[in-house]
Amino acid sequence: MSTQERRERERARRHRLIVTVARELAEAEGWEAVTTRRLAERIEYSQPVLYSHFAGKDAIVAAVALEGFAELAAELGKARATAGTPREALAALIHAYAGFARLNPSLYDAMLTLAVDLPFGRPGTPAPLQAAFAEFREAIAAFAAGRDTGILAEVAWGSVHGLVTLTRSGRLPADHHERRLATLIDQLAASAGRR
Amino acid sequence: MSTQERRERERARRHRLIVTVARELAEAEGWEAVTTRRLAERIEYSQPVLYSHFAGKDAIVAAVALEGFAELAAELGKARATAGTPREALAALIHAYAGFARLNPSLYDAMLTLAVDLPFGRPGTPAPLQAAFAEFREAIAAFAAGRDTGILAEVAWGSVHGLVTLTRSGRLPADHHERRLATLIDQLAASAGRR
DNA sequence: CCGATTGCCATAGCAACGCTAGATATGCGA
DNA sequence: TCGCATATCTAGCGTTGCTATGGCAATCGG
Repeated sequence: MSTQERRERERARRHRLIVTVARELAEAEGWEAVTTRRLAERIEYSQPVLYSHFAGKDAIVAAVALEGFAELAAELGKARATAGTPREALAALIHAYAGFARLNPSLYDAMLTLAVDLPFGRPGTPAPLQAAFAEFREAIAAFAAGRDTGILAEVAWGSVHGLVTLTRSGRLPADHHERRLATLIDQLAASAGRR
Repeated sequence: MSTQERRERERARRHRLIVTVARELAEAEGWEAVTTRRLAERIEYSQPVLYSHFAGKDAIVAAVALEGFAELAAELGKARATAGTPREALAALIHAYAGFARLNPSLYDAMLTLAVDLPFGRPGTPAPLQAAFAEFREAIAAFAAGRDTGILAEVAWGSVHGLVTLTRSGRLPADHHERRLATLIDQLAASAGRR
């Protein structure tokens, strides 16, 4: 059945097209500009086609978010790899994370502000999500000093996420951003000597 | 002109009613359930009345958010006051902050996820916002060790905000929440001994 | 190579959204 | 009591996410 295979290929191709166009549109004009009508127009199909691929708009956002996590994990891994000492690796990871959020604001929104229906709680957690978290775990492990690496990674991730979001929404002064990141890195690395 | 005074009183009363009802509705069913129609129905007026008090829905959310910041500042102040050592005061502040976010999830959303049009950047920053931030500054000052208190307060706020947000959206496992907060407090307090 | 059938897709529409213009009712001052 | 000003409502605009229906085109059996 060659025709059926071709159809599935075309469907898969269109599936990816929807995700790509949604992401481009979001990065260009923000998620509030990503309506099902505009999206349908851009992919040159009618609205109902979107719903034959995704359960709804939220599912499209979630698909974009998943793509974002994969890229984030890659960026974090690259940052860690190009560093020498554990301290430098941690600093590189934090800066890579902040840079990713700054360069892809709407993508970051999809990943961590919108799209609640991604299963973060195990066991159904998608691989890209686990990979991104694993990078935090690897980077922080050197500073564990007997403490739980998972907890430390969670604190590191949450902290840098909070700083990034509050900075991006104007809640924290933008010109202190670098100093805040440096302070955070100090705290994450320094507390190993204590307790 | 007594009639004019009475009218202004009634307007002010209705103004507060709108904010109160919006907040109640949001806490009961989430902000997506707070539509101008439902809000108008609850206050027993028609939709356009809302727009004679506020520029739009966002302005109503911002008003609720402002109320939230005032309450948050009060809670944080109370927490700091009932603590002995600086370390206990910092821990009490962090836990009070996390508790506030947990008990008033929609209010917290209005303050820090929605409502972008609140002027955080000085000089037009509303007093409740400054008061809440001042509590962080006071709590962290004892651990400054020569470092910039403002930066440290910003890092503390951003960090706990990130942990709270990711926990509440299910991005971080809920059962580790307390351990994460304890670790954060350790880091905020411990780094004073370094550098 | 033709006709029946299957599956895909677009048109059109629903209910609800934020917001507003114009008409109506209310209550004041003279 | 009359005329005016102010306050409020009714009705509607354009847009949203989503879907039921109906027609067209590609596919398969002969």
